[in-house]
Amino acid sequence: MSDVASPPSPTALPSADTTTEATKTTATTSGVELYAERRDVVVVRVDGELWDLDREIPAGHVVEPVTIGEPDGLAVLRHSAAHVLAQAVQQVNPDAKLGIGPPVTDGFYYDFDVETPFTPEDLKALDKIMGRIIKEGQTFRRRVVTEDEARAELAGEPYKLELIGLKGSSAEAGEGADVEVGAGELTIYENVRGAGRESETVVWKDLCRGPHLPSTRLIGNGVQLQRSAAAYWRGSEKNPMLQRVYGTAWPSKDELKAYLERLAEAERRDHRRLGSEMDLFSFPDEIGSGLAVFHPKGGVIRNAMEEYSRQKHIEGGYEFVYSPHITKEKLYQVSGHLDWYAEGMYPPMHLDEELDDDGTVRKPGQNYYLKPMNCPMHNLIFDARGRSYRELPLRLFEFGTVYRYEKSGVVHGLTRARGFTQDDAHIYCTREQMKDELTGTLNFVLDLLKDYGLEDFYLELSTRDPEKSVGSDEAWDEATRTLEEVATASGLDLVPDPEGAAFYGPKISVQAKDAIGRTWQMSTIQLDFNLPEKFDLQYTADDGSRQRPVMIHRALFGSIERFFAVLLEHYAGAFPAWLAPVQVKAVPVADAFDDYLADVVTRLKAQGIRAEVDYSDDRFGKKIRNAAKEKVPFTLIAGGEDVEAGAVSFRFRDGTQENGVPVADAIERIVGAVRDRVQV
RNA sequence: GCCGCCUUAGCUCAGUCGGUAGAGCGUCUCACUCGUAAUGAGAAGGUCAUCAGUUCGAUUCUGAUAGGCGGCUCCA
Repeated sequence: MSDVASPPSPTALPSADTTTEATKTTATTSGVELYAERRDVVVVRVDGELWDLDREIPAGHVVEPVTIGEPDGLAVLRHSAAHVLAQAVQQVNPDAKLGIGPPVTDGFYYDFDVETPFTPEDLKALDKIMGRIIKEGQTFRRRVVTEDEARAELAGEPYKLELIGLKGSSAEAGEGADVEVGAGELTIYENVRGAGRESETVVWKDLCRGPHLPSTRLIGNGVQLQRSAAAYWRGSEKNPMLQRVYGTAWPSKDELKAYLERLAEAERRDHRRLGSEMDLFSFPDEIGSGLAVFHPKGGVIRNAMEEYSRQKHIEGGYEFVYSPHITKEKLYQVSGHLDWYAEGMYPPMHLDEELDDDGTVRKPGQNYYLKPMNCPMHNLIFDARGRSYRELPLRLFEFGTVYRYEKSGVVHGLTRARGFTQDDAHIYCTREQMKDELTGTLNFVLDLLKDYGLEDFYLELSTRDPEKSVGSDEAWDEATRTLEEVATASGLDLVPDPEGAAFYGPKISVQAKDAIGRTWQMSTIQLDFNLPEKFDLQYTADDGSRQRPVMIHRALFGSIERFFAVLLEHYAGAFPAWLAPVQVKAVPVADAFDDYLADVVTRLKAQGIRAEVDYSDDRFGKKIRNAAKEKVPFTLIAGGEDVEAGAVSFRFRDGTQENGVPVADAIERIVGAVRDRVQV
């Protein structure tokens, strides 16, 4: 209890603490006996595996207590909540067939096959029934069954039967299925009312590997159903759709409240909401789904983002190129994109076809595609003339706008659009240069992300999917190994993403945490031996031989639109001064001071500051309110006192003020904040 | 693409058990205006997403389409 202030979290619990709590059993016992004094212990970890508290533990095992507040305990709480939900559903509708019901981040879900989907009213009713089950303090009772017994008992549950058939290969069963059937013995959990009393009754049961809380009562403090939605059985669109009910569950009411507040905060920051409130961008129906227009204020932000990036890329040794938005089909046949991603591309335009009067084709014409990727174009630039080893690494950069025909259900504001601009670069280098170049690129990327105000990163290494890739094992192995070495050397955490790579090469992606703790995939760096092969790219080496370059694909923002959205949500609209659409709003105390402030604004503009005077006929208080709502970083105020002193007064976004600052000092301060890209 | 829900003024939303509609904010006009988040009055603004059907009559009921939202699948 040395650090009572810090909340329990996986990283805050030093392993030393856990081991000191571990006990080795010397006789048959149970978690209930071992931790009779510890009301916060809900399950035990026996030789690393979670067990129910009342399960008999033979001698010779290492046992640790697991509390409801730590990650394993929370998962058990949420899984038990999922059971109560399923029990409630089958109480209302005995014909509902059970899918799976695992814990997920912050909550749980359970999938059901029901005739009619759940309505919001259904969820309210289910919440009530769950409340009753919870209050009864039902017990979860574990029972080991043979496969035949399980089949007999669950004869009415086709999905559970399917899972039994897949036992031992839970990876195949689909995400979350391992909470129902594990690799070991099959178990059924019964929900018992009045356990231990003569009147005890089994009111519900489910195939489940457990473990569960000792009593449903422990769920009661912080459970809430959230929404229902459809989900494919076992995650495949070839399978039937089940109805999924999502809920959240916490050990206490306060934690539930804090979680709901986090959701509300995320909603307030939603870039789609802020985008229209702050007049930054919109998605006119007339243009089409997933195609944004940027309004002047959004344009200012975007321009500042791009301009800084451009400057940094020039300093970083990149050369700027431009390429068209459409191209003949052949290019994407050569690159292989049409083989892999034709579904995600806008359908082709068939051009230049000529017909005779009778309708027969005189000239066949050809297909043009809107470009979904820039790399083939950059390869053509590389290949426009003979290349020497002296030119390498050759770094080609483009703000390249691409179009992808995203499925209608996935389009989401600026974060998943159908037209977007990549800050895309392709680096051509020798095999010897590859590692240094990757290291340099990763550092470049991280430094630049930090300049935009993101600070907390980890890396993900996406490796080959044998089903969806081209190229030799040797090339993939070398590429993957190199990326891993570079990623490890960065010192950042590296999380594996098996089979997550694109068809042509493995990738490192940079994941960034935003101001409210959400992670976003930002930059990607991909190593590619395959496209240079397909395009037959070559350079002349110092010995006169022809060699194949290696290609590095990297995008830093990924998509400018998406990065814009992430920053907008990260800052909740209150951008640092260098990005803010209006950096200074000058508010006269009365219109007699308009001219005085107009002069200050002129001087600011001369220094490149985006400043304006509020000439509206609103009263002073209203003008302050408007400036605050616009989230302008600097509100400059002038009244009689300021004019007399040749000064202005600052009002900052947090409401604090600094009065009587000499005009020259005020200007210097603002210019400095913009130049140094600091948040104010 | 699949499942469900939604679409009323520029924005946020009321409302009509079928008889063509309201508020707040914003916009415009007028008056007011001296110190840190809302001065007052007035005005304009809507074929109630679109197209069909039912009906004497549809914004309201039914269907289709488009767009949005929440998930699932997908994401070079």
